[in-house]
Amino acid sequence: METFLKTIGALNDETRLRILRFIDINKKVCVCDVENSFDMIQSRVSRHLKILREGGFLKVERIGRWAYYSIREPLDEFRKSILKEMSYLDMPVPPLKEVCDDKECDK
Amino acid sequence: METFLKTIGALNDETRLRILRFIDINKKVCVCDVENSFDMIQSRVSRHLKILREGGFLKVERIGRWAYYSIREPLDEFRKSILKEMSYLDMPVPPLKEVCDDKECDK
DNA sequence: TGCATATATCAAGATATTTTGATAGCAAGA
DNA sequence: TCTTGCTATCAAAATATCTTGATATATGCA
Repeated sequence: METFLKTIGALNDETRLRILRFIDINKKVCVCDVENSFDMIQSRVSRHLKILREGGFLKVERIGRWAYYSIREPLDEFRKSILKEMSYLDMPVPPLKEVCDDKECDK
Repeated sequence: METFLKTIGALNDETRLRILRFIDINKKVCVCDVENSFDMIQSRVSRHLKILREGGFLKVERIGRWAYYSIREPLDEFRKSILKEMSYLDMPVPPLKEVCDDKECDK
């Protein structure tokens, strides 16, 4: 119940839905990618990513100064079905804008 | 997106999850059944039922003075999968306590 | 070491949601 | 019609969540 509510709660925000879909599309992004692509301040992005991670949707991988977020693998069937349902939605998702510094972009 | 958020929002509350599961189990209940079974005041129950209905999970049928709530039929695959997921949860759902007045209980 | 960049966290204010108590509408029966 | 019981809605207070700006931590480079 606790876990289920965290999962649902993570989805209960338009900004987070857009970020989650953005990551589902772009596979692996760092905080500043989201920051730049959505034109949002860093603390806001960081908070939403944390909630999505705690909701079981994202995993984080720290490389150097960067934190790369991507869809958690393996993902259970329920969360998969949610991502699939989200893919049908008419949702405004911005294109990836990578302008972070000397990041190695060989993702 | 609008609709999706309403669906998710309807689930984003422990009380509503319990009421929804209660109705999933008991099939057809009136507001006072929920009131009595959960020991909650009427306005609170009424509000949660409304949100679950607007979230696409419930339908209401008015017979006499009573309003009977049940799972919406037909239910789409996505909401069905949510109800199924909920059935696995360890959730405190009270037994049905019918004490409303002269209600015809031939449901 | 000292500085710059990327990320996380915190506190405060702005918003949104939930709960309660009061009230209103409506159907059924006396 | 008058009264009673069931349900819906509203306003206010209590809670929770989101946004912002400030600060902290950590990495990498000069």
